[in-house]
Amino acid sequence: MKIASWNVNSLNVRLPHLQRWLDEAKPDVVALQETKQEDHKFPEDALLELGYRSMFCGQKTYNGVAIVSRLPFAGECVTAIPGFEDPQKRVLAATVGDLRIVDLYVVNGEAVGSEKFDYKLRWLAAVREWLREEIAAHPNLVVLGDFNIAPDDRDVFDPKRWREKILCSTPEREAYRSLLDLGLHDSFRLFNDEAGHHSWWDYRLSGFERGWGLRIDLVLVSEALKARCTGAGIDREPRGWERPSDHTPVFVEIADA
DNA sequence: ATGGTAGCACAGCTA
Repeated sequence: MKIASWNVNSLNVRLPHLQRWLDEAKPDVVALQETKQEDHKFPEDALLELGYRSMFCGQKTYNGVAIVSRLPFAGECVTAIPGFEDPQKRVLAATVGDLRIVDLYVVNGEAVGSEKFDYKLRWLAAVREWLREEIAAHPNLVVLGDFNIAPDDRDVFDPKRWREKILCSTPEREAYRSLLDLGLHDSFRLFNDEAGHHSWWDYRLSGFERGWGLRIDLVLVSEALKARCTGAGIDREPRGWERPSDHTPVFVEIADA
């Protein structure tokens, strides 16, 4: 099973890219973030034509998540963090085969110390408590998405410039750590410990052309799935296509049980 | 130290 995550930054604009990538990369499951469209506008039929069914939880203009899968969905789907009041559509959990998939679009946080930063930390704390339940109920858990956190300095093109800045600050990294402490592993780091692998490049200052990127799109796997992980990676290609998202797809390969 | 681009929507917010 190839399981991927991609922040498409508007599915209205990026549907052709998604279609092309599904055709070329042939993932089994893709978790999308920043679809920025209401559910009645989701391109369900266009994706069905490629053999993918969809679950989605969107809103106009901002946020929005979806899970697209070649295999049928089973079991219960979750579209909000239980017990956490939040009008923003940022989470979606579904079951595909023997895998529980949790798609997260983590709050960006704007700047360290801002109101949005406080929301980011509260949101992450609520997610952690929710994931604690999910992992207990579903040992084969994949938690993936746009984390808006670079786990450590290897994931940042210029750590000095980003030191204690948003996406890299100690409180954010500690919140991320506390998710791993539930028994989750960064699949990319099971196979690669080098610096310089990125998944997001700012549109501003031509970040992609200059190699100014961060690795903030992650695929976490539970202890049970760690043993079944056969590979993980980042597909930089779509970031070079015309009118790209600022993020590129990341993925993991999981062997059948 | 600041700014820069992209999307949505048509001013200003979010990233």
